[in-house]
Amino acid sequence: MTYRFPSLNGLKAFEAAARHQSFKAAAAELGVTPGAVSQQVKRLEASLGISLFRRLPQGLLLTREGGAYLPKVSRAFDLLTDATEAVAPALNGRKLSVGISERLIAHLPKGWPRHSKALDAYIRETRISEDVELIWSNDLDALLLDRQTRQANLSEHEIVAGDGAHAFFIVTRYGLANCRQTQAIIDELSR
Amino acid sequence: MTYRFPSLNGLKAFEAAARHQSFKAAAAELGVTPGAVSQQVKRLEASLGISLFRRLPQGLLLTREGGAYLPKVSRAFDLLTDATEAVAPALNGRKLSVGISERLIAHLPKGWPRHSKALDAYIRETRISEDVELIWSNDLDALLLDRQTRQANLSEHEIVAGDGAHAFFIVTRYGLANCRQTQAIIDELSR
DNA sequence: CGGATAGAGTGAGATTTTCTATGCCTTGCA
DNA sequence: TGCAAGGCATAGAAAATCTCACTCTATCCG
Repeated sequence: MTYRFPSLNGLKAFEAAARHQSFKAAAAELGVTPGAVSQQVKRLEASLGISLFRRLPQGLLLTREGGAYLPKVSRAFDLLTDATEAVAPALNGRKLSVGISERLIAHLPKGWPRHSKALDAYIRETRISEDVELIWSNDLDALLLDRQTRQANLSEHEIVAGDGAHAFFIVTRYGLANCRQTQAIIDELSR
Repeated sequence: MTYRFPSLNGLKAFEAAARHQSFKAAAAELGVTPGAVSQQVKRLEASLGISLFRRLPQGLLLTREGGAYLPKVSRAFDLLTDATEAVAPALNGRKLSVGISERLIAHLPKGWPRHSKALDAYIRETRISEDVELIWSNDLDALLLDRQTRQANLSEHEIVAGDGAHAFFIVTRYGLANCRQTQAIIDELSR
């Protein structure tokens, strides 16, 4: 058995663009420029031999084929996400050690994370740091940053504060990207 | 909604290595060197934060986590393959135009593809060529080669002849990689 | 025991892929 | 008409990935 399908980056770009009906919005989600998304989608269309979007001056419109493709691709991504979550390193309820960017502190809820009962169950300690190396060395489980850094081979997820005034980014190994502990932090900061 | 999972190349390497229980065999399937597979898997393990294989001198052994991950990843790849097949360009039963490498002719079944009733229904014409450009320009639907060429953004699938004496490679757009017509060619050459 | 073989790991450098930066074109709207 | 937005093209920069050459360990034989 050998599987045959086009490049994942292309599929990711397509999936995000289709969901947002916009290259620009997709680019923002993926943390790249709209041009990159445009190129990825174009390559994908070429490699499939069909066109997935109609480009209108007002924006994008999925073609019939694109519309049929989207839900299936999304479903596959769901599976990968779930599978990845399931093999997360056995934390066994261990609390996380979280690094926080100096610049971020002013924008965090007052007394964070102490004031939050919810997070008490998930965070062991916080430290001032933006050093990704501490993740690789297992000194930190997660890093809260104030801007996107696009670390290779690490999950970086945007968190938009409830008031919309700030955006945070949480960096972890993929194995921890979807676990209960990480999710709790995201939920808490999203309010 | 935004999906979070590690690089597809890493997952592909893992999936193939796990299936074969060997980096070497996986490398052959993927058309790269064993070193590349080793690096991919290592990166994947690092980015998940767990180890997927135990490396023994005799070969590989999936860890518990690796064993749990494999079937789910395979399933996701299945979905992507199916989805890709389903959006294949509407051939509507159209027959394919196939390019054949000069060097290959001697190794094809005698009188191929004429003598095969099965292929009559799927092949319109064959032409001597190894020019991938003819695929991009839609002059050809598929190309039969005698060696791997690793074309970017095209599906390249190995076909091992029934007698095991020869290997062919069929190159198409991904949209045509799994369609009935292509499958018929693969089946016919595999006997 | 000694040599040959087989599979996996490493690191440097080459190659390929992907991204950014710019500028252009079209449309919609004040 | 002037301007903002969205998408597109292309060249060059940046990053990811692969190959190559070599090492290490274990196994298989004679």
